[in-house]
Amino acid sequence: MPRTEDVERKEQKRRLIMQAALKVFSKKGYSPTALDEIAQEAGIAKGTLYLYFKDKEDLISSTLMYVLDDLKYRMIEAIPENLPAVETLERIVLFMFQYFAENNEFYNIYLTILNYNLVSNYTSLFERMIARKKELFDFECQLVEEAKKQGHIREDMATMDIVMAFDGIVMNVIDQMFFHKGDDAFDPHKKTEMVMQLFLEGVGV
Amino acid sequence: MPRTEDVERKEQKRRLIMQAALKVFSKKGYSPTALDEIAQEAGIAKGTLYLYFKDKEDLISSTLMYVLDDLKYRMIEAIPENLPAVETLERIVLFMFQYFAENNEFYNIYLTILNYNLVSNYTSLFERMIARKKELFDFECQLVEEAKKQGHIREDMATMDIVMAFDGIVMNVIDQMFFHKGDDAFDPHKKTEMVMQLFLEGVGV
Amino acid sequence: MPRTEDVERKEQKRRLIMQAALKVFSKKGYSPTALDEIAQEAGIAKGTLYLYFKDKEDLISSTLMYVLDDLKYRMIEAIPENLPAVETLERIVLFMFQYFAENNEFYNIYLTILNYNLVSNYTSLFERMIARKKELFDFECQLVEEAKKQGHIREDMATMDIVMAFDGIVMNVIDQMFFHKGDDAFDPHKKTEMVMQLFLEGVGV
Amino acid sequence: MPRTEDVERKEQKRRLIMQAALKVFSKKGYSPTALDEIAQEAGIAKGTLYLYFKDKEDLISSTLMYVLDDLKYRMIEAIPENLPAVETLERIVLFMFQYFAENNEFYNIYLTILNYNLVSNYTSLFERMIARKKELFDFECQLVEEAKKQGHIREDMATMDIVMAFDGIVMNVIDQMFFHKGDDAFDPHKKTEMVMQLFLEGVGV
DNA sequence: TATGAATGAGCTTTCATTCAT
DNA sequence: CATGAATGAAAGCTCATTCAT
Repeated sequence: MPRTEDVERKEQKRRLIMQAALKVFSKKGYSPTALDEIAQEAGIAKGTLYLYFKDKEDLISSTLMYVLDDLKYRMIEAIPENLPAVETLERIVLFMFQYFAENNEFYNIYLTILNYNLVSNYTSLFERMIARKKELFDFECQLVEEAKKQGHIREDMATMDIVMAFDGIVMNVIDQMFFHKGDDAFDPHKKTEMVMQLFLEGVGV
Repeated sequence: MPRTEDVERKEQKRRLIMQAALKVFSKKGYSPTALDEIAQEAGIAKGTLYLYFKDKEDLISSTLMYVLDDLKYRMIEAIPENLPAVETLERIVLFMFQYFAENNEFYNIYLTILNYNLVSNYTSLFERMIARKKELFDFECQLVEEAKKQGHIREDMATMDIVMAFDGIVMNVIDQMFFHKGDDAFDPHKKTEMVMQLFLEGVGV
Repeated sequence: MPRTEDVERKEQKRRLIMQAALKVFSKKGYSPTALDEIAQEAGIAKGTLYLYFKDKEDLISSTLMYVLDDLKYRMIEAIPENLPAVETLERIVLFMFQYFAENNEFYNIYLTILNYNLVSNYTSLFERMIARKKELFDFECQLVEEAKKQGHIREDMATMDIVMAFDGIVMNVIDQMFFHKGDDAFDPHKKTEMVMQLFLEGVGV
Repeated sequence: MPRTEDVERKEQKRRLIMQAALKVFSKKGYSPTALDEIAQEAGIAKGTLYLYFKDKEDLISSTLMYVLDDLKYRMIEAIPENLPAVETLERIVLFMFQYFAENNEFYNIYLTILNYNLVSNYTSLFERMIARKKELFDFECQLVEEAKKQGHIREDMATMDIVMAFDGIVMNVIDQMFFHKGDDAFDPHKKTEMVMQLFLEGVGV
């Protein structure tokens, strides 16, 4: 009974399907995507999907979780520990730019999450997804607090407001990157530098 | 042949329908919304929709245009001319906060636009929508350039980057407002002050 | 607003569909019947079924109720009031033989009810159906009690047992009628006479 | 080559599967039962079913045959030979009551046969099933004829009609037993006595 | 102009059957 | 022999769109 092997193979196939799902969902959104297309993209029969996922809802939820897990895992890998808090924030920006620049689809699916919010009636899986999103937010809050203590960020401003602004700037830059894709080459390092400068110094004279 | 009256009446009914559509689309998103629901919300028969709109696609597109037009119209009304550029930017922030706080649905439909991006295959109507979005962007760019000349905004930073950050901050604050709705009362004036301070001075020490 | 007409027309179409459903369900049973077939039999599109019935379950339930209502209605019409109880019982037998002989399909659907018992998880509609069935049973019990008082049926035997036997004989004769259909002509009057004789006198010497 | 052993083992497993099938089919009916459930009930893999039965149709047919064979076998065992015909009939009644009271599932599957009638397109297996049913009928006919000769049953009534009534009474009593299960304890001996009395003496005064 | 009954293409989901292991 | 992953045909159901009234 080579059970561990079987489990592993099954998990691998699940991933294969989720990658196909990611591709299609991110191109067309949730509702307009037919499971036929995902099956075709994955090179399997439609019925096979149901051996790995309970239903369409489960498939998108799992896929979203998969993306967020991947994002988190790679972020942890990409960012060294024990950096000064502000530098860690800078690394986050850089990482996000690089990650989404390379994973076109991940950003679209990220937007899908937002819209999915409307559709879904708060499944437990959806709540887990929100939790993942909040994790990053909380981590950034911690960093900002640390940076305040270290004298790098002003203390007369609510931490949550700061993080909100930070996330807003980063996400909008990524958004524009996709929207105007092709205009110029998008240089993650330069953009990061710009964002941090803007974020720390402000645009005022 | 009282043509003008007829045209006006027709236009009025179109608006009535679009308001119903706005309500339903913003609650459920595009695909999951059945035209039945919109017809019911508008108090008309399903077939009647097709007298005013070519198809479902046309209905959502028109509704989105309607929303953006309304936004633009009210913004023009709300913001006095001949203010210093930076103050105009501040008025924009305040207006956006007030507008979306009052028009819950308009924000959701705004997100729908993003996702709609995925759905639609770049209809001409969709492009008009994008154009509307760009109008505001361009206006803000002008303001920033003016503010640079007036010595209120630093000149060593690309105007587009500045506007991008500005929009990102504003939109994210609104996003959080809806996400955490109910937490505290959302005070548009205070939030505006905070955003402008953050935007102009930065968060660094 | 000719509402009554509309309601009537709608009711008429419902009946039309139920008659088609009756035909197909009685031929193939519940599960194996595809709604496509019923739609085709009724000469309408599949989707139209859903304008008149909530789902497949509702369609069979309604059809069964329709059959039982029809049976009841016709039985009431066919059997004169104020007959001696035993004669009324005889009329019931005759009616059942004639009714099912003419309405081939009604018997098969009647059997479907039995099997439906297994499938269904006791919907409220199903319970109403059972209630209909019990009505006839109760009526027969009343008749037997009356006949006892009138000195036509022995009093040393439980009424329910008598009715049970009565129904058993009648239904089995009908069953055989369909099973051996074609053998000889089935003569309802003669069979009725036989059944009553057997029922009243027994087969013993 | 221990062939006989193998054959026996195979036969034993067939029976195991049929018992599982009996359980599930009798609970849910033919079509709604998934082979998955039967495999699970039997503790084997789905594919294994196909090593013992050609297809689903073959499985139900074989199971039904198995039930009827079992019924027949046990009846033969339960009923002594050389009894007076009328007493043999009484023994049949008693046996049926006891058998079905103990084998709840067998009655439900018996009903399934009826409905199966509708489903099946008269497979040869189905015909064999009918033949089994007819065997009992014929046996009862013989008994009645004998009883007539022995002066226990009147001769002015068609044998087939008598048997039909007999079966009808018996089956309906069993039917009621299941339908009102739980009401009172069902006493096979008392019920048998009642049925025979009613059958022989009739209900008339 | 307005209606809403009717349509049927297209969706999600199930499940009998097959076959490589 | 036994398995259970994979298949894909077929089912129930939805809904954008049409059209007779």
